[in-house]
Amino acid sequence: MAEAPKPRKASEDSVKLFVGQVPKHMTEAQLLAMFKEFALVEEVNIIKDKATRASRGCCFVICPSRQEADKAVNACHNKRTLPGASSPLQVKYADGELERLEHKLFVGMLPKNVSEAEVSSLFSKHGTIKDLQILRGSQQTSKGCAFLKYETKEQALAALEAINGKHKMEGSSVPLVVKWADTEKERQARKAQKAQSQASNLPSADSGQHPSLFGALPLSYVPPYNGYGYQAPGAYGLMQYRMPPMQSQAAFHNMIPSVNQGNAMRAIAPDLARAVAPRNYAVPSASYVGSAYPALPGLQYPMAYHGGIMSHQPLSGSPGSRPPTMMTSNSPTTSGAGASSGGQVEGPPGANLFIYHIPQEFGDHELAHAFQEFGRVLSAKVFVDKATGASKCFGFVSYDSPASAQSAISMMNGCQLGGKKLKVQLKRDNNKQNKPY
DNA sequence: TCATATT
Repeated sequence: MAEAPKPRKASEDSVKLFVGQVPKHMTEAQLLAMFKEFALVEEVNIIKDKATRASRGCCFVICPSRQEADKAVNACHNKRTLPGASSPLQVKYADGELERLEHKLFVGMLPKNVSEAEVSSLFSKHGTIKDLQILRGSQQTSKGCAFLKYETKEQALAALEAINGKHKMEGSSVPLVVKWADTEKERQARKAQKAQSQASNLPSADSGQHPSLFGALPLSYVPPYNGYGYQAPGAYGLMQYRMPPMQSQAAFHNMIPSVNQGNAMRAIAPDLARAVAPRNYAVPSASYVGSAYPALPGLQYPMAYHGGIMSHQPLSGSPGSRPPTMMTSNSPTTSGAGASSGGQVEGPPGANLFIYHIPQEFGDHELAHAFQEFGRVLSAKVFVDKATGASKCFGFVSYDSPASAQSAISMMNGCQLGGKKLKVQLKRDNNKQNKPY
């Protein structure tokens, strides 16, 4: 029972949790004390805005084990609301944690006729297989790849090193590819990228011709995704367009050895591999980009609010008076207005609208513009799909007075804008119980 | 069809 207190070091067993709905004024010490009521916690790190160092309203919590992490999740997620927050704590495994803990492997270049049993017998030499699944299409036909979980990371690593690029299955001329399975985030990055290349309206005679290649090849051609938002597409999607099929395949095969090397490195020293891999792949792809793509499609123009919103002040008596603060964005040019970092500005109760059927092409700015004639718009936000950047066609507009909101509802609800009729109603009330002054 | 966020 006497357990020596472990040094506070993020070990391999430690689990990182992401926590949302953290009031921005809370300190790491306060959060640590709070979470310690429910689980062993090694560390709390508030996530801060890079530029301003202000809290972004979320943090990481490091627990010494999965068991402790689960305790924190079960006790807190959606269960407690911190004073000052508008909704309950969001507590979940940080991006990539689950994948890391599950030590899940991807196996590629499997001959299509190989069965689970055959894969299993090969891989069980290196450990106990907990889960194995060959990916199959509609007719149960193999996609030539599989996911596989061992009981321990050591076993997975042993299999990866022994088999990747070295073992050919009977009747196959190419060796198996074994790599760590992509994280959810990497998958999303790839999805977004795919959507992006398909959205670009190039003549695409070559698009979508090599689905099996996508399934079977090691997927880390796509540079590991750093941070979030939209990044330059990796090699994949663009090369599909840039190169004739034969050349394209040759290039892929040529890249396999270096990819394998990258994966081996990741197994040994993940950070090093991550630092190195993107360089290798980004360089060749960049030249393709430069030759044919004038600019990356799909990027929203940078936040640009001022003109439309602030110049139009129907309720403002004197033009010389300080304009209403438009705090939707963190525009660096907003001077001394105390723009809140990150959050949407909400108006008083009854002054906030929920709007549906916003035309697809509308961004925040267009939304604000469409609603500015009814009052002072404090903020306007169109929601976009995180992966594709496409509008979800709904959003919020906040005024500084309920009368403006009512006026907007009566004028704009049911109004045909673009193809569809707008639905404009009061935003659902988020019970803000405690507002300190 | 009613809110984000991942050092």
